[in-house]
Amino acid sequence: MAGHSNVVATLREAGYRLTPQRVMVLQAIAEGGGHQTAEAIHREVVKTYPYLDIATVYRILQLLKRLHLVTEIDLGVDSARYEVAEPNKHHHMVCRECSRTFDLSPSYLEELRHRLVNEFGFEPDLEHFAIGGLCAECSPKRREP
Amino acid sequence: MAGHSNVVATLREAGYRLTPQRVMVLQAIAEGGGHQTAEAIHREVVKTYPYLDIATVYRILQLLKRLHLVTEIDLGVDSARYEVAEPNKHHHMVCRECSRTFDLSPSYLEELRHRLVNEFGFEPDLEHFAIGGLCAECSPKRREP
DNA sequence: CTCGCTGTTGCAAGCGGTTGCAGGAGCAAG
DNA sequence: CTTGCTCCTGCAACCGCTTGCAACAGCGAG
Repeated sequence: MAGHSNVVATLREAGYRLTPQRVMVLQAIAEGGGHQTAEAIHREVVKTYPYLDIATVYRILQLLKRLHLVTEIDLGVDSARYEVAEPNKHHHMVCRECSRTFDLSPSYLEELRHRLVNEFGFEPDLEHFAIGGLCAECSPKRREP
Repeated sequence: MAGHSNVVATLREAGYRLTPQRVMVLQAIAEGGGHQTAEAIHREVVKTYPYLDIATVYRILQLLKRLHLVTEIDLGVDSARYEVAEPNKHHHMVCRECSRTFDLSPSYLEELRHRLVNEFGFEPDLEHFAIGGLCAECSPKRREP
């Protein structure tokens, strides 16, 4: 992947070591595509390196999260999921009935963010934002709200 | 407390039994005032009834949540907290540094809710909404070490 | 190259919360 | 009051995730 050297540089600059475990976890996240659970990442890596501990996976994910290389999406339901961080991040709407997730452009949250900053001095953390609810297909009422 | 007969009626109507454990948990929530953790509720009830199991507390809290008698606030950090459901409920901003919580009027989320409903048909579940971030006092712009 | 500091890992215990199960208790009928 | 159907509770095991600790290994110095 093209992003690897980038990740390595970020690690080194922050004073972290490049270990095989970290490389393997990063590979698994990159190859897995969409949102993955920590356990899925662990299961993938263990195929080729059976000694990797699940605790190490969680520690690596926390590290990558701190360096803004991955984002954590905690849907409340199910386990937390992880994906590679992108500059123009989208957020998530999660249906509580069918568990499907829908992408949400960051622009939808800009107005809210501005009001919180201006009126409370509160800087919301919108990197891993997910909101639950009922999607259009699962909505019990097709009439006016 | 005034609300008790109301709660009892709601339980009975839905076909649930009124047990001493449920009464004690409800008392603890009502008397505790603000947002409480399940463990705090358990600790309070155990003072007068030492056999109450923490699992029972969680099951009662899930039941009360299902009946919309209490709301769960999962801040991500710390444990989940519970409070009595109010018609005009507020939301929460949670500082990731000092863990303090700040109330947020529902009006701040109305615009977002409208857009999600109108543009996606997605009805967001805003009963237990909490958003993380940095509060004014913990903002790094204020003081540089 | 070797050495050694110190960040990192594997292991196992621990924590908050959930679940399966058998016995116990609320509530209604008689 | 007694009976009995179910729901509910206490217990213990379990799950996802975190943490304490001793041993290991990356990587810069010499």
